[in-house]
Amino acid sequence: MEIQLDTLTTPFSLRHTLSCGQVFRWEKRGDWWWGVVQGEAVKVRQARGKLRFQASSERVDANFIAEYFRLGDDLPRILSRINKDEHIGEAIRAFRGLRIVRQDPWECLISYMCATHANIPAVRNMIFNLSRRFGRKITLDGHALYTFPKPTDLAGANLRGLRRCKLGFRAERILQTSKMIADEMFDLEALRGADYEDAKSRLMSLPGVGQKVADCVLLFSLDVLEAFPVDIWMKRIILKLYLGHFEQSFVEKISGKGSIARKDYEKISSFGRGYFGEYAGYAQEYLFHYGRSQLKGEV
DNA sequence: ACATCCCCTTAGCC
DNA sequence: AGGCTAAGGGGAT
Repeated sequence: MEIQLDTLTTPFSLRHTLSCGQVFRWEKRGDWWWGVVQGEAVKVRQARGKLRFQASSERVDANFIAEYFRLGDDLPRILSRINKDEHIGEAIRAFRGLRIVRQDPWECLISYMCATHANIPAVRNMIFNLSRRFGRKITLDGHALYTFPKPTDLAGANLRGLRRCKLGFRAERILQTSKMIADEMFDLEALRGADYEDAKSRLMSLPGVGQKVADCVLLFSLDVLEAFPVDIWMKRIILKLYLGHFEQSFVEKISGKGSIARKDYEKISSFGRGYFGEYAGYAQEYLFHYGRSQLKGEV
């Protein structure tokens, strides 16, 4: 099946969207990107203005794909809203068509808990290990893929099994959080449409979920496009491109290496939301990808 | 209440 | 090649 895209009204770049670091489960093999979405194996490619896809089930139709890639977002309008200066302007020029993916909240939550103090290749490995060990095997065109485990699958696991997935110190946190979700002590879907601060603090009541993970879950899975996650890369980008928006003493304070203190996180994140506005999350993602591609080697 | 320090597993990276 | 770091969180001081 395929979706016809108009470059002007519906700009979309599959490559930028899947390689910018927001999703961990896609892999490029030849001309196609292979992934697993909502328990279905999917392969996608983009060529000559068309988005073509095949999947393990009929329920993966054009609407399913459009929902996942947020093709309904008015990207030209969003980009014009966040295009506040030359730096973000350059990021937009470089990666126009990058869209926030609408991930499953549960999978997104565990994925970004895995991303705690880990680099992207390591996170990909953890998620692949979890899926192979606790997920379900599905095939598409003879290729084997594994669905992401359900909350009950991980809640029923033991620490040793999780540690074999290379989760390290994250294993205990992920087990506890999985139990809370599986036992319906915590309802992720209930956060959809909730007030930003409220939804964030409720997420942070989960073990292993701090400000950063909460912001990522809100942005990447619960449609809170104002969320502005701050990781070590965003700190670098702020120091390089936006230091003029902060006091000298603050710039010096966060210039040292290491993770970001709780209050410093809040200062940077609220700057992002205030400066870029209601679509700050999109600005964050363009800057994140741009920063990683430009600043690599400078670090 | 607030800030700072330190530890947490593992593997990718230089 | 081995030390440092990684889409951070939590607990102690």
